[in-house]
Amino acid sequence: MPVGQDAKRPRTRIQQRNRDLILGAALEVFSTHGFRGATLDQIATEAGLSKPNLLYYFPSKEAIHNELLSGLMDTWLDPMRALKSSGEPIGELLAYVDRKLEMSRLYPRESRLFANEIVQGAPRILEALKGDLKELVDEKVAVIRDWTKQGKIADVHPYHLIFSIWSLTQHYADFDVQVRAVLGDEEPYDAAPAYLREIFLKILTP
Amino acid sequence: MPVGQDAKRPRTRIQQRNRDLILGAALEVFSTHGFRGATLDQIATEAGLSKPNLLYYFPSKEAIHNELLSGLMDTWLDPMRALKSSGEPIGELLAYVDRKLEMSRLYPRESRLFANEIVQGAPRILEALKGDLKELVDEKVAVIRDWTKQGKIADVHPYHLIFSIWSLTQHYADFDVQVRAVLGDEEPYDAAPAYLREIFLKILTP
DNA sequence: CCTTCCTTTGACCGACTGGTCAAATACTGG
DNA sequence: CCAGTATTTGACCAGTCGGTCAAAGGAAGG
Repeated sequence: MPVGQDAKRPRTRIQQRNRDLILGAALEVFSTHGFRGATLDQIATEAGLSKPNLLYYFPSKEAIHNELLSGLMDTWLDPMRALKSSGEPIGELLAYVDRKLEMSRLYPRESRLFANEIVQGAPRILEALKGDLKELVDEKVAVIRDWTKQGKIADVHPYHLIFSIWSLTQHYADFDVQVRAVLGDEEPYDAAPAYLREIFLKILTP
Repeated sequence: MPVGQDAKRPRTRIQQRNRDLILGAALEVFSTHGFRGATLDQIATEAGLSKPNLLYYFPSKEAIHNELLSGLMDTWLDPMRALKSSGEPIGELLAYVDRKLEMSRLYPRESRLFANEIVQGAPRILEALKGDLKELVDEKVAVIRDWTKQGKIADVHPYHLIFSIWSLTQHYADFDVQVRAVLGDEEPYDAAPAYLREIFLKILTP
């Protein structure tokens, strides 16, 4: 690890650049092969650095992966955090769906990194799921339950409603190749946002 | 490869048993680590056989994986094939959702094997996706379009409707750990079937 | 019993894995 | 320019990877 660095912020411009290079390359490789399937040589090549140079900036393969995941968990939940209890219920939830779908469109590699981790049993982030994630979801579920009680939205199971949103939005990032393979070249690929807005409107309308 | 075997059906009872052992172990290992993350030693240990013995029944690691995938593709599409154009439209589609969800419940490892493959870019089954899968989907989409034209179901995008069904049902197998982590111990895990039936009824009702 | 064929395995191979290290190189402030 | 620090790398290591092979063990019919 670089000397002038106590496990956090990079100091120099060169450190910043190389850390970014490494994390970018690692995101690419981890998201396409999973943790065990990815190799340091691949990441190094992708980053345009030598393998020992990689390990000068990060102490191990797992450290790179952890850095990606913990950095991800934060921004990944932002769309949900932005769900305000004060807003108009259906509009708030549809906006959440939009944000989540936009997230999948802009950051498909991050989505697949996460998907890989979960599908493979989430050995490295299970605690975060049971902790921070569950806490945030519980909080928003309370809001949704309130809206239901007030008759503002339909009485659907709040947890499973949230799972639906995650599932449907991330599907377009995680299963992208399948979606493209099935749609072929003629069918429009970008009908997803309108479709999702339409069905969630139906689901949520009392 | 066993001598009395021309690339297909096992002959003796011992071949049958060992092939089953290997494929079962391989399913377990591949579905939790992906193709590259899985090792022959792991599979051998899981199967209770030695590694050279594994390679007596299958020529390579990839051959085992291929066998699993091609065997899977077939049964995985059965629920969709069973969707009959002659039935009552909404009932047929809801029954399809049910079958698909039941599939995820009964065969989560198969679902995760498939998910792993797709998330990682489907390098080994892309052709099957563009071929058999697309063909079957196109056929069923035609049926759905017909139902829509007759006003039997709501006018929703047929391809994306199918993606929704896949996404939502498989989510409970592929993201099982996340679902369980978020639900915790108090919330009921088995509300999914009723929830899905409810929302798809809303989506499909004209 | 012996022969024949199916099955299993220990020892081994070259390639690759994550990771180390000392030495070389670039960069910085004085 | 120089000293000191930050960065980079070639050579290397022990362990693991997928896969081979010759030889041993097992079953079954004659």
